Amino acid sequence: MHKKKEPTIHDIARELKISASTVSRALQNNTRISLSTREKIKAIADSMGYRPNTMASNLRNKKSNTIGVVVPLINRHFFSSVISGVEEVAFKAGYTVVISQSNDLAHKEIAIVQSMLANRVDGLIISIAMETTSFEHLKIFRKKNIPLVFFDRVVNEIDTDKIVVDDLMGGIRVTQHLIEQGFKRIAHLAGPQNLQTYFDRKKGYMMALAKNGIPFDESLVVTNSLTSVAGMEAVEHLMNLANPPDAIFCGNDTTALSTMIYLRDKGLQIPEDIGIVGFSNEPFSSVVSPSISTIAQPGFLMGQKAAELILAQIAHKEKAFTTWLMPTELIVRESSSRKKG
Amino acid sequence: MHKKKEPTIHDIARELKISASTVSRALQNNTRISLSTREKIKAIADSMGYRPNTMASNLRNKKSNTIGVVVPLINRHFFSSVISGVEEVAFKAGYTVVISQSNDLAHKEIAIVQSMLANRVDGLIISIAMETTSFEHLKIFRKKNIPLVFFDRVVNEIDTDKIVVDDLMGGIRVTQHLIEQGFKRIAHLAGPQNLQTYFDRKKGYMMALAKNGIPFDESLVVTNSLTSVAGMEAVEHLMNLANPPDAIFCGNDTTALSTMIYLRDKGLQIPEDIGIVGFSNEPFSSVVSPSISTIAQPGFLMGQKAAELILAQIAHKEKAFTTWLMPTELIVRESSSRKKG
DNA sequence: CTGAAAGCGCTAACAC
DNA sequence: GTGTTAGCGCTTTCAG
Repeated sequence: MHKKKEPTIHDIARELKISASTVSRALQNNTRISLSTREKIKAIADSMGYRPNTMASNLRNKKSNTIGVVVPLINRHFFSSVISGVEEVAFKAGYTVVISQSNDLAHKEIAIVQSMLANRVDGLIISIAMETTSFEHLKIFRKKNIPLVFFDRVVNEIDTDKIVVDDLMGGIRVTQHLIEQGFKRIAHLAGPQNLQTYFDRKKGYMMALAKNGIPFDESLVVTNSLTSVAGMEAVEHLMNLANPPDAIFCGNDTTALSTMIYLRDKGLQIPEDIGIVGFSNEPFSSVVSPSISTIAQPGFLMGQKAAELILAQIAHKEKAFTTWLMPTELIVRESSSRKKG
Repeated sequence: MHKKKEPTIHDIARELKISASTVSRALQNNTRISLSTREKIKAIADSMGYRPNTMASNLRNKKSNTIGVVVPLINRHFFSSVISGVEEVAFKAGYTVVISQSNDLAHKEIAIVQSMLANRVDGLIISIAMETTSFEHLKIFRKKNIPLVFFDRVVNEIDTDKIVVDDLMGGIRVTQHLIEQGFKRIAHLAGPQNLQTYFDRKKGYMMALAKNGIPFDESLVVTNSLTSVAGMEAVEHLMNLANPPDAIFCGNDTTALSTMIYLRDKGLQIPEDIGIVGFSNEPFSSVVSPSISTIAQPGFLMGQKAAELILAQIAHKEKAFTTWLMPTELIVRESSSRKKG
């Protein structure tokens, strides 16, 4: 069994006793070719089952029509939403999207980026691996002036377009909301402060407290990895304080959930006895009981924006770069709603 | 600002006053080139910042080293798991994965497939769009002998490797489990019967009943689209029967959840008053309360398997095709656990 | 062990 | 309007 040879423009040309360039032009709808020959050519191309060879035209045009996307893990709601958004915009613009996951490993990220470079992607959209600390493999893009967009986990020392969630505003909104619901002692379960994201959430928390004249109480902040278990340990610690909190702003939805489970087991009512909010609007946050108030991060929108920025960079390579703060949305659900309506 | 010209093998050749073919061979570690020159060439290639141009070598080799993946929606847990599995295996084998989503639209699926064909993917892995009913765009692959693997939503009339979940066995397991838990009147909320998946789940349900000597009662089966709302309507109908069920095997987790919400609002206890099981093991099924017993579908494994099959087809084009039934796993949680331990 | 030369399929000056 | 020609960067016979 042998793969049948694909027809080329030369085969079409031979068939019609014309030149390959005419065929090429006709297929691109070049008006320099008379309408009648154009149509004739297209018809026979069709009948021969001709499919343009993108590899050849890409090589000739020095353009791959491909956008690379690198995420830590494809199979995570936020990232797959972003990918989905990128794909939508890129496809409409005639671009192919190639995707790889770093598994949060620096060496895999480097290998992926090398491979995308070899494939001559027209641009790269990336959220860097947790583990990555050296950025030489990405600086190449700026050096060679290849379009590059960071999202979510960005690299400050590289000057290019960046898209980040407005975590600061998210932190402010969440805290303000809890205050408005009448909570008095609001604790915060913070994530690793070396990550901008978690740093900003905490900062927002502190700013909102300050704005409302509530003194910041260091003992109400627990900083950890924000895993499910870490959440339980944190809340246990908090509830054993002499003066425990009446609300907890959890750094993510995972800990919001584990926190709720712990508190329920202790016989506490949510939100009556203690209010809870999370962050990220994971799919589960709306379906658990009580449903979790949280901050929505616009993954799909971010993907669309990233694709638009890459396309813009591809179009005019000289443009100035910006950091885009994507708006967050407070989603009020049961876990923090004391005041009805 | 101008993109600096990338060095080519010719630049390297000129630098060393040797021929481009020698450089090409050296870079491929061809033993016909003396070790010393090989190393010299690699060293200077490195220093010049040389990166092989995959497009050129692909064109020459008539091989794209690319695998296409088409799914209805990237941003769905099952599909992103599959993609993740494909990516892992493909990357290890030196392949690039290009991904597109059909949004369940036939016309988009066709456009995507055309584009992948034009990009000369070495193989295609696809789960067809719900809307797709004509398969000419896929038959081309068999005609041209281009590797093709279906997963999840497969096309019966095309002979190639297929990977499907063992829905039949899943349906049997779920039903058997409910019977063992002591439920007597087990209803089934079925999905569209033109989709193999839902057809098999129902068939499994019927087979398990038969095996246990329980007569099949048509009135206990409701068939619909399995949306959240459809689930509520179905359960309302079932509970209004003269002789309502004491357990419901829901065709997916979404309806299992909406069903539970409806029943809880009616003051019924789950699983005490009525048992519920879902299907698919959506992420939320483990965190809702009560947690939902369900059937796990091995998305990541399916992706790995799909990639392996594509690679095998690429390696030996003459091989026979198989349909692979992926094993399901019953995950027993609170919603159906009457008997403790 | 190395080089010369042809060509993968397509495009785009440049001619006429 | 259409053809001629030269090449995109790489691989690979074929020669030596």
